[in-house]
Amino acid sequence: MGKMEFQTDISRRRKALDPCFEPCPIERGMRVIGGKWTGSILWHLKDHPVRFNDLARQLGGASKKVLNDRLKQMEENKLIKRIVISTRPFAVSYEITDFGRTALNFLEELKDWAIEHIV
Amino acid sequence: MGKMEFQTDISRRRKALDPCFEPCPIERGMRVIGGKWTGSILWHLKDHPVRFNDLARQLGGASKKVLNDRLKQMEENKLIKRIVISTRPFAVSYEITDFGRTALNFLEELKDWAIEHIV
DNA sequence: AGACAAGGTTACATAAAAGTAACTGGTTGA
DNA sequence: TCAACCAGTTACTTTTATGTAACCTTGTCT
Repeated sequence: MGKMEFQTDISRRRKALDPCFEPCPIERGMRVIGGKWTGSILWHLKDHPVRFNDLARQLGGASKKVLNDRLKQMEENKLIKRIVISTRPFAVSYEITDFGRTALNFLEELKDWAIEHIV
Repeated sequence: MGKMEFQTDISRRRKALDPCFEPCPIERGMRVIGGKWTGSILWHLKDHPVRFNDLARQLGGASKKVLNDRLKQMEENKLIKRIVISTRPFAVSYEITDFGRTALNFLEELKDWAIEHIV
C-alpha cells in the first residue's frame, strides 16, 4: 500500500521497479477472449453445440465472414471445436471444449457486472 | 439443454427465437473493460493512485499517447478519476473509483485464468 | 425446374485501435 | 544555464478489426 514502487537512482532518473512486462496476464487473457463476439459466441455454446447458421442468426449483428473468422480463431485457441455432424446433407456444429468451459466462470461475472453496471 | 431454440415456420424459414440483441451484456462489458491496456491500467491502480509517468513506466509497452487515450476513455467511463495533486510543481494522479473497483473481481478471475491457461 | 437451406469463400471498403516521433511549456536542482 | 522531470499534445502512419455484398457447391422440398 504505502509500498515504494519506484526509486530514484544516483543520476536522479526514475525507473520502474515492477514494470508490467508487456503481455501481462490480463492482456494475454484479453487477447484470447476479448475480441468482439468471442465471449458471446462461447456463451451461446455453453449448453449445447450450435450450427453455423443458427449461430449467425442468434448473433444478429455478426456477418458470416466475421463469424467465420472468429470461429476459426477460437478453434485455433482451442476454445471450441468444429464437428462435421453429417456429410451429404453437409452439416457442421460448433461445440465448446473443456478448455472453453474454463472461461465461462469469468464470463459469467463479466455478464453480471455488465447487467448491473453498463447501460 | 435439449431446448428448442429455433422453429421452422409455415414457409420453412428458420428464425432465431432468442437472438442475442447486438450489445448483449458480455459485449457491452468488453467494450468498457476489454480494450487493450484498460484492464492492466485498472489493475495497476487497485492499491493506490499512480501518477501519469509512473504508469507509463510500469506499462512499458504503452506510449504516452495510447496511455493518455486510454486514461481519458476510462475517466469518461468513470472507472478512474484524474486528480491534480499539486499545481506549481504540477502533478497529477490517477485513482480507481468505486465503480472501477466493481470490475476488479472479474479482472482477478481473468488474470488467474490467463496465468493458468494462456502462455 | 425453381426456391431455398447449409456452410462457407472472395474481394473489397471502412473504421477503430495502436504506435512513432517530435514537440510544448512549466519546474526543479546542480 | 543546462539537463532532467512533469503531464501531456500534435501530426501522422500502420495495423488490426469489422463489415458489405456477391458468389459457390451440394442438397432437399415441392
